[in-house]
Amino acid sequence: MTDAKPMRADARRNYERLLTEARRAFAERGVDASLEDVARSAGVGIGTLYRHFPTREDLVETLLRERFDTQAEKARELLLAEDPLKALYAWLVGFGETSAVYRGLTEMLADAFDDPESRLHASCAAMRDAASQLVDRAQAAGVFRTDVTVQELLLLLHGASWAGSHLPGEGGTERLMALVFTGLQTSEQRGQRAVSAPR
Amino acid sequence: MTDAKPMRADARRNYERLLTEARRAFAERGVDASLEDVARSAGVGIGTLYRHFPTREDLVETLLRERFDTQAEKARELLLAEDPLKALYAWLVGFGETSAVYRGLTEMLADAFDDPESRLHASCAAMRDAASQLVDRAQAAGVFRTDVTVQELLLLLHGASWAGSHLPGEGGTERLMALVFTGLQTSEQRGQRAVSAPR
DNA sequence: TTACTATACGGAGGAAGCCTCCGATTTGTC
DNA sequence: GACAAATCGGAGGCTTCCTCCGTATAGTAA
Repeated sequence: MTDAKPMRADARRNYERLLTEARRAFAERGVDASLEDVARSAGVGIGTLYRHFPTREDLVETLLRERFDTQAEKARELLLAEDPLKALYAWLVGFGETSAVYRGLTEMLADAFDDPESRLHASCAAMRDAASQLVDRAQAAGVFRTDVTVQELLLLLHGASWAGSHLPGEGGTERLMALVFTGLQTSEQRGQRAVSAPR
Repeated sequence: MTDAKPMRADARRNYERLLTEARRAFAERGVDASLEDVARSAGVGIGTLYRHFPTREDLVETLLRERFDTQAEKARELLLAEDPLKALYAWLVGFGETSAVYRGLTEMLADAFDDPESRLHASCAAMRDAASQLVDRAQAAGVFRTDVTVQELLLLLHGASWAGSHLPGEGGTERLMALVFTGLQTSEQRGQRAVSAPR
C-alpha cells in the first residue's frame, strides 16, 4: 500500500514517456509490439525500459490499471441499480471494451487468469470478484442462467468481444456480446429484451 | 487442379519429416513455435523448410487442409440429416475442434478470414460456404435466429471454442459452445434442448 | 555404368528482438 | 561544491526470421 520513496525527477520523466509511447505502440501494433521500439521512441535506453517494467506484462498492467480500477468501481455502483440484468450487461459492455483495447490483449489476459505468477493475475482476479456479485444478483433474480460460473461468463464474453473485433465494420463487438448475453438469460426474460436489441 | 510434377525422392522425404515435426511443435508450443526448431528436429536445413513452406501460414494450412476437407465433406452429409438444428450443431462441434488444435490458431484463422492474400483464406472461405447451407436450413426451419450471419456465427463459436480452451479442466470448449449455440436458437426451441445439455 | 542436368539441399549472414549486466552519468542533499 | 545513492543506456550474448547461392544429389539418357 505504501508507495515507497518518490521517484527521482529523471526517473519519473522517463517512466511517463515510456508509458506514452507504449500506449501508442500497443494501440498500433498490438501487445506484441517491439519493446526496443518503445524505448527508442521514448528517447530512452532499452535498459531503462526494463528497469521500470521488468516484463511486458508489467507494462501492460500499468497501462490497464486505470481501466481495471474503473471497472471495479463501476461494479460497485451498478450493484445499486434497480434492474439486475441491465446492470450486469452494462458492466460487461465496459469489460468488453477494456478487453479489446489492444490487439492480442485477449489472449494475454486469458493466460494471466490461469497463471498466478503473472503480474496481470491480481487485476484479473479483482475483475472477476467485482463481477461475481453482479452475476449473483442477476441469478438470484431469476433472470440469468444459474449454471454459468463467473469465470465462464467472463471468458465467454471476452471471446465474443474478440470475435467482434474481427468482424468487418463497426459495432461488431457490441453486437456479438449482446447476442451471447441475450442467449444466457432465462427463457422468460428473452422476449423482453433487457438488452438493446442487436442490429 | 493439376499436381504438377511428382517430387524428387529426397524432397518428398524432407517434406514429410517437416510436416511431422511441425505438427508436434505446433501442438506443444502453439502456432508461434520456432521454425528453426522444426527444421532442426526434422534434421533438415532451415532453407529447406522455407522452400517447401515459404510462410508459416503455408505450413499451417498444409497441416489443416485435411481437417478442412473433412469438415466440408461433413457439411454435405449433414445437409441430409433430418434435424436441421442438430445437424448444424454437430457440424459446429467439429469446427470448434479444428479451430482449437493448436494454441494461437484461432487468432491466425480470424486474421486469414480478413486477408484475401493469406494462404489460409481460401480454406476459411470454403469452410464458411460449407456452413452456410446448414445455417440456411436451420433458419428456414425456424429454429435458429435469422439475424445472425454465417460469418458472425463462425467467429462467435470460434471465440467460444477459444474461451473454452482457457477454462480449467476438460470439456470447457464443448460446454461453452453449447451454451452459445443454445442461446442462438429461437425461443420456442430452447426448452427442448436440441443440444446435449451443458453440464 | 557413367555422365549430365534439373532439382533440391543447407547454412552463412544480415536484420531484428529479447533481456542482462555494469561502467558512466545525474540527481538530490548536506 | 562535493558525495553517495539512484538512475541511465547500450554493448553483448542469445534466439529467431528469412534470403541467397554455392554445393550435393536424384533421375535419366546414352
